[in-house]
Amino acid sequence: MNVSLKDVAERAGVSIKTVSNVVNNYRHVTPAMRERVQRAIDELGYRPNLTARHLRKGRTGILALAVPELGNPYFAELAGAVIDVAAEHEYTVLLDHTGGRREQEVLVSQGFRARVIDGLILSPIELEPEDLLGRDHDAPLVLLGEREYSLPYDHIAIDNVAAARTAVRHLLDLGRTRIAFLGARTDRVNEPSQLRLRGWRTELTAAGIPAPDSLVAPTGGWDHADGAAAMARLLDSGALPDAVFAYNDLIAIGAMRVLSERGLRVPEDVAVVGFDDITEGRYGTVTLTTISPDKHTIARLAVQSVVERLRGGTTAPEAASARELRADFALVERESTLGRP
Amino acid sequence: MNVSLKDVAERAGVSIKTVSNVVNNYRHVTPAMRERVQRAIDELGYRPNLTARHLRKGRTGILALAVPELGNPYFAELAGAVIDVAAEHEYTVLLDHTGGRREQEVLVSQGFRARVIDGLILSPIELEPEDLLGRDHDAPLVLLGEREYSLPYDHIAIDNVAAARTAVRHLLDLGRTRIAFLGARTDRVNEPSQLRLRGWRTELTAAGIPAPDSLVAPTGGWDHADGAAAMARLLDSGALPDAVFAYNDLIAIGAMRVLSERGLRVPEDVAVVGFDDITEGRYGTVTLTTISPDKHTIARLAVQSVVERLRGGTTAPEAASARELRADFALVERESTLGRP
DNA sequence: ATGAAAGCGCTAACAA
DNA sequence: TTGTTAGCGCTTTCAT
Repeated sequence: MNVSLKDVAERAGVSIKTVSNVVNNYRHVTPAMRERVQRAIDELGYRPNLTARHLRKGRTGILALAVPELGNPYFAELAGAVIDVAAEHEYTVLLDHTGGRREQEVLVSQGFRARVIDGLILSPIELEPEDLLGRDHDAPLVLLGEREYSLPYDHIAIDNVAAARTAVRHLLDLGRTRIAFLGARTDRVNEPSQLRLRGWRTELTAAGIPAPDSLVAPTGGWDHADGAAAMARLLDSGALPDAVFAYNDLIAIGAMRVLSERGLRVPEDVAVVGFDDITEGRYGTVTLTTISPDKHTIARLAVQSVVERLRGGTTAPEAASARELRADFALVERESTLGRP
Repeated sequence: MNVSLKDVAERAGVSIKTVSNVVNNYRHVTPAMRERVQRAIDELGYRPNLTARHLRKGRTGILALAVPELGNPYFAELAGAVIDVAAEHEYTVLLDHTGGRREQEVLVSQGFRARVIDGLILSPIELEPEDLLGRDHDAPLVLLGEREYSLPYDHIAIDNVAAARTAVRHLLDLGRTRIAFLGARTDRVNEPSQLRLRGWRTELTAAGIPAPDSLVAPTGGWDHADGAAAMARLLDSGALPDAVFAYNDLIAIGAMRVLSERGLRVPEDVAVVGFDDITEGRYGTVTLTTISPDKHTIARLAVQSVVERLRGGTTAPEAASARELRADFALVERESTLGRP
C-alpha cells in the first residue's frame, strides 16, 4: 500500500495537487482530467494514507468511549449505540473500560490510554471533579451517567431522582411498604448511587412511609454477585422487605436469585424493580420490571455534543456553554412486580 | 496542545533531536541534559503528537476488533478481554460491530469502516472465503470463531465439534435420549453453526441414539428471542425433547423461559445446556450448564497473532504461515442439568 | 483549472 | 553525546 499521491501524479503525468483534487472531489476539475487521474489511481491501487491526512488536518476521525465495564450489558448495549451514531457522523469509536476505578478514569480523561482521538465520551464512577480541573487535553470531553459535576463539560443523563421515584411509586401503588434499596456503595464518600437513593428516600417520605437505613443494602460493585451478596446480607440481618428497588438490573437479578434460593417468591413475597432495562431482564423465569433509560438518545446526544464542539473549533471547555442534557426514561412493568399473567 | 518538539527545543535551548531523545527514553543522554529538557517539557505541557509519530513510523498503535453484536454478552466479554491484552502490548482497540451481516463484514475486512489501524481481529458470521481472497489491505488480519476457512489468515477458535460432543455426552450420561439442537440457522447454505450441529449428531450417533431432523430447531438469529421462538416451535410441533443443547447461552435462556411458561421443569422435564458461559447464565432462577470457551486465551492468541505479524514486518498473508490456533473449553455443570442441590 | 512548494510534528540517518 | 536535515503523505496557500 505504499502508493502515494506522488506515484499517482507521476503515472498520470500531472501534479500532486491535481490528484489530490480528484481524490477529494474538488469541484474545478475537467472531466477529462478527472478520468485520466482516476485511471492512474485504479491502476496503481492507490489508497489515501489517512494518518498523513490527519496529521495535516489535525483530526483523526476517532472518538473514544470509556465505560466502567463492558461486561455489564447496559454499557455494552450503550457502546453499540454510540458506535452506530458515530458511524453516521463518519467517526469510528475507540473503546476503553476503566473498571470504574478513579485512577483509570483519570488516565482516560487525560488521554493517556487512547491518545489519537478527536473527542472523548466518558462514563465515570469514581472520578472526582478536581480530577478534571486541570485537564490538559484539547479533545472535547462529554460526561455520561448519574454523577453530578459542576464542570465545564456537557453532561448527559436521565433524571435519576425522578426515575427512582417512579420505580418506588410503582411499588407503593402495589401496596408494598417495606421497600429496600440495593446497591448503595458505602466505601466512598461521594456515593455514585446517591441520586437513586435520594429518589427512593424522597418518594417513601412523601408517602409517609419510613425509609430506614436498615433497608439500604450496600454493595461493593454492581454485578450479579454484588446483588446476590447484598440480598443475602439483608435477609440475614432480619430485615424482611416486601419489595426491592435495585441500583441496576444486574443487582436486581442477583437478588432475585437469592430470593429464589431462600424460597421467597417474586413478586408475591418480594417485588423487585431494577434499573437499565438490559435484555437479560426480559428472559428470566421471572421477567424484571425496570427503569428503561433511552440509550439511543443518550448515545446520540453524546456523539452530537462532541461533534458539535469539533465542528465549532471550540475544543476548549467553556463553562458558559456546558450543558445538562436529559434523555428520557420509562418504567417497564414486568413479572417481578406484576406476577405472571 | 499545539506545543511541538521544536517549541520545547527552543525553550530548553537544545536541538529537536535531543528533546526527542528524552521523550523516547533514548539511552545516551546525560542526566543534566535530561533534566533540563524535562523541565521545559513540563513547563510547556508538551505532549507528543502521535499522529505525526505514526505517519513517520507507519504504525498507529490501534487494533480493530469487529464482532457481530456487542449486545451479546459473549462478545462484550470477549471485547473486554481483547482490550486488556492489547493494552499490555501498548495497543488500543477500535471496536466495531457488523450485525453478523456479510456486507458489513466485507467492509470491515477491507478496512472501510476503520481505516487507521495496524491490525484487525474479525469474528465473522456470514463472510464467505471469497470475500477475503482479493483483500487489498496491508493490516494483518486474524479470524475468530467457529467458521472454518482455508485462507491464509490465522484462525482462533475452540474445538467446536469436541465441545458440542462434550455437551451432548453430558446429557446422555444423565440418561436423556431425546436431545434437541436449538439454533441451526437455515437461511444460509454455509451454516455457521454446522460444527456444533455436527458434534451433536456425531455424539448421538456414536451412542446409538437417533438424531432426527425433527429435533433440530432453526433460528433466525442468536438472541434470547430466537431461542424462545425456536423452543416454542419445537414444542408446538409435537416433538417432546427431554433435553436441549443450544447453540449459545442466549438461545438456551430464551428456551428455558418458554419451557417455564409451558409448565415444563428444568431440568426434571427438560435438561438444558448452553454455549459461551456468559455471566447471565450463572444467576437465573435455574443456573445454566454450559460450554465455557477460554475467552482470555482467545483474546490473548488473537492479539499475539496480530502483534507478531506486525513485529515481523510480514503484514502480507502467507498461506505457509497461517495457523489454526486452539483455545481450551470446559463443561460447566449447573442447575439446568443437575437440578438445584 | 492546474502546478509549485511549504509545512503538519515527528523519527532516524548522518555529521559533528 | 548532541545537532542537522531529510522526508513520512497529505493539504493548502499562492502562483500561473
